[in-house]
Amino acid sequence: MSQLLSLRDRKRAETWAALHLSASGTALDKGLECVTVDAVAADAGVSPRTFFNYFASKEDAVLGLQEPFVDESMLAEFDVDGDLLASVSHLMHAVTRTIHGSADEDGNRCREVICRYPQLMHRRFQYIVKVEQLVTDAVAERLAQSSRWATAPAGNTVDDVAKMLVLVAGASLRFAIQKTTSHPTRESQSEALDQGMELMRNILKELL
Amino acid sequence: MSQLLSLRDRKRAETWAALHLSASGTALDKGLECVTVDAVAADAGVSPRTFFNYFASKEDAVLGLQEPFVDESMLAEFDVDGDLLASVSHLMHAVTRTIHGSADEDGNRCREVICRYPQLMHRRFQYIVKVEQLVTDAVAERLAQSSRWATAPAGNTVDDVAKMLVLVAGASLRFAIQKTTSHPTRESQSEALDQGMELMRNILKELL
DNA sequence: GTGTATTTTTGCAGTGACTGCAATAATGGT
DNA sequence: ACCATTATTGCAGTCACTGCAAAAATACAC
Repeated sequence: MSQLLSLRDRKRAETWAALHLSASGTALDKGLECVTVDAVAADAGVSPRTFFNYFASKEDAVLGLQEPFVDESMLAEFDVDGDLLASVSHLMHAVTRTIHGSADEDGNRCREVICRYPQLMHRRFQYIVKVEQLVTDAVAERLAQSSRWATAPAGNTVDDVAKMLVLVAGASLRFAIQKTTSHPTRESQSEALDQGMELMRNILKELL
Repeated sequence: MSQLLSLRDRKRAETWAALHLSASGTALDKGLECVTVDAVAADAGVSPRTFFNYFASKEDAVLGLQEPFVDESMLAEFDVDGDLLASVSHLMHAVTRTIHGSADEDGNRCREVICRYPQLMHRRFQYIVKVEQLVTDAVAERLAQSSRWATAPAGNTVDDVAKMLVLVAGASLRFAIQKTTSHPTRESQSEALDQGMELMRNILKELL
């Protein structure tokens, strides 16, 4: 039983990785303008048409983006009555990591590419928005069951609260992303996330 | 002296408006898939090639996006020692309004289009990021001159503080945008902004 | 006005992303 | 070995977008 995955799934994963590696590698070695669908497909040993069975766009291949999802295990450490901001922020971070094939080395490679070609950051933020939506739903569900948050302040719904919570917590995630991608060989993203969280707290304590 | 603008500039503004109107109008009337560069250009009475003298992309024409800028008059009401979050949030809102030709009617039209075609939201958020950068620079400059903020907490720079401030304040802007575009015929955006600000405060007071 | 410099428009020809479709091949299950 | 399902491929086509150089429009000085 050496096969946790079927032949099909294994091949699929291989092809995916080959395309992503070729795309990101070519971007770093020869420049983003040399990354064409035809070239990448040829490099990965598949037909150009097949490329689009794996990625919706050229950029997605370079960044190795996958559909984000929220997992049971991520929700496990989510505590409505504890440090909510931190909980939400870490949940977002966890979900964010699902959109990469993201071995750590691959994550660094992607950050380098984004640093060299900031246009790509847009696509990344696009995905953050998707993550926000996913997390917002999950958070709203938890809040609704909480005694403290089941009723929202003023004329707002629980969904509003969840949305806002995610947006605020998202600030520290964006902060971390911007920091780590502007200095690609810097500390890890989760460290930057905590640093951002700390900074946010300091500022907000001063302001409220 | 009926000409505040030269002939050239007037014609330019007219062509810009014609292209934008045609693009957004066609999107609403016949669907976004019918909005092609050729059709829009023909409708506005210019050559297809000229289209790209005015807009970098089809989406930009539909949304009527222009390069954002931060104006002296916007900075006038910015008070470093007052309600910083509100100040920053309003500054961002002001800058955001510069990216539309944005007569109010036009703003509503755009919101409708985005509501029908959520893919376009991405482009809008892309611009919000640009706005964030502009505002961050402006805010950082002001902070540096302030006695209270000139020295940042912990191992952070003034730029970090400005960045985080903009990201947090930006949360209420994003909140407002998402609210007003999901219910296009709702209250004005600045009302939604204030509501978001209020909600954020309530939540944060509870959390800190 | 006339002439000249500058800006804008335009046509052309090309590249490359992306799509739908229908045929073919590969895989999974029986 | 057979069939159902799914993946790959080629083809033909649409359309966004670009660089370049010619032509037209506008501004400006005289």
